[in-house]
Amino acid sequence: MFTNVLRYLEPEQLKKIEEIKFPVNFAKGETIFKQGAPLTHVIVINKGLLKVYLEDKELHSIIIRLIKSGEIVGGPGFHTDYRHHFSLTALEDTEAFFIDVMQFENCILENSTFAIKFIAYLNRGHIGLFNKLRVFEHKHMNGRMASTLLYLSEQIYEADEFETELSRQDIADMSAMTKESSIRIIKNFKDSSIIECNNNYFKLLNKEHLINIMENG
Amino acid sequence: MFTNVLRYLEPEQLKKIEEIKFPVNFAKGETIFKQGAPLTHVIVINKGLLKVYLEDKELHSIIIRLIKSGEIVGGPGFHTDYRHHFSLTALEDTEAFFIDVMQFENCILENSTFAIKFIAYLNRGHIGLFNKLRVFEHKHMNGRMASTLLYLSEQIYEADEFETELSRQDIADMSAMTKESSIRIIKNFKDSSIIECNNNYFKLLNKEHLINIMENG
DNA sequence: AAAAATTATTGACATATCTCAATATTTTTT
DNA sequence: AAAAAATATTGAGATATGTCAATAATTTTT
Repeated sequence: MFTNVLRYLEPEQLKKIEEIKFPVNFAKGETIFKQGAPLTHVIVINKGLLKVYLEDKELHSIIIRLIKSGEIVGGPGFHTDYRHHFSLTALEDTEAFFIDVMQFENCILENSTFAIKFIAYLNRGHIGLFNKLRVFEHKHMNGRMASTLLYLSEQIYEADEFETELSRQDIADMSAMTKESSIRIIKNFKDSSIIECNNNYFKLLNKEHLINIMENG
Repeated sequence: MFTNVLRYLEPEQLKKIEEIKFPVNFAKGETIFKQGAPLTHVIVINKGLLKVYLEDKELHSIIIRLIKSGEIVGGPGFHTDYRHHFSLTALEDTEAFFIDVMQFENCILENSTFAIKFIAYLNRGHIGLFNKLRVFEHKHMNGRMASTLLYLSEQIYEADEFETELSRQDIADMSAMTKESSIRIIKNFKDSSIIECNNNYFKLLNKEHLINIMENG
């Protein structure tokens, strides 16, 4: 049973999707698709954790968000240019199902309730991007890092302490700064007893303080 | 006749929308809606120019894009929280039509081709936001300003020279910098004969150079 | 037409953040 | 287990950009 927008499909549609979907596995570090590549399938993540990121001419990349198991990944190439506009890479070993994008389109055409639910899903993504833009533009580094740590704790690992596969560079790419800066700020937060951190282990000790830094600093 | 996504409606649907829509006029500087306010209507711009911007706790605002006549404005509050997630203000005197959002929803439910076209419209917006994020994050000020000037010339005024109602603060808010910085960079571009500029008159003299600045620095 | 208010411009200065380079640590490969 | 590679850490220095304050130019109001 799907936990994402596909759960709004009619039983016959669901059966059809179940029939045509096929599994693909990815090891940690492997890329599911690259920005610019053709968009041929919608992908459902059965297990794993992935990063969605924008690349530009330079080496630099911006991690927009992470994708957890259960989530569906389409992309704004759907019904525009049928290209991927971001890259998707596995942070942990990942099991994915591929669904032909034309079959997905049929579901929308045949089922207007599903179409509306899909629009709602797109809009939630849009709201997320607005928030990302706000955070990236208006906060100093401390605020951006606080925002990233709270995101990881609340949205991704759903715990105050967690062990992550994200590198310091990844954390920096989520926070719009260099890896050196991310390291320095994590150290500052540690020294101020706002967090505990050893290598890939993080524990948020003072969430109120982090929220305050995110909002005011 | 609509030039936006509404042109894909069936004749009877179009008739219905024409019946229920009502006009509202706004003077330069007036706000159509504010971020946080309830989303009750979809708006079609008949005449004018508007700025779409994000606000945050502080004074600061980020202009995401401009809206020209013919365009439709909904917002990601549709089928999520029914709130506006950005503010919309007239830069020029504006004529708008308001369409009840529930009637708009009916159009999607009744007409799956329209639903798909609306999804395509949302996705183009999503791609635009990705590009904005990329520009905001990776360019130095010169690159961001070049990007803004090219956007105004190519997407908005559709001419190499134009007279704008945008203030220096607006141009700064489109380019993720302070107004002082925007003034300094415009001056630099003038001194380098890349543009001509007197008050609100702009002329792009060397587009290739601007594109180069946008892409490489 | 004068006064007031807003917006634009310039300069001096402060500082947050990046860059680069050296070293340390951890992970992967042999 | 040793060697190699990748990632993380720290420090010193450079610089792009923001802040603040003073002045100039427009625009709006009276």
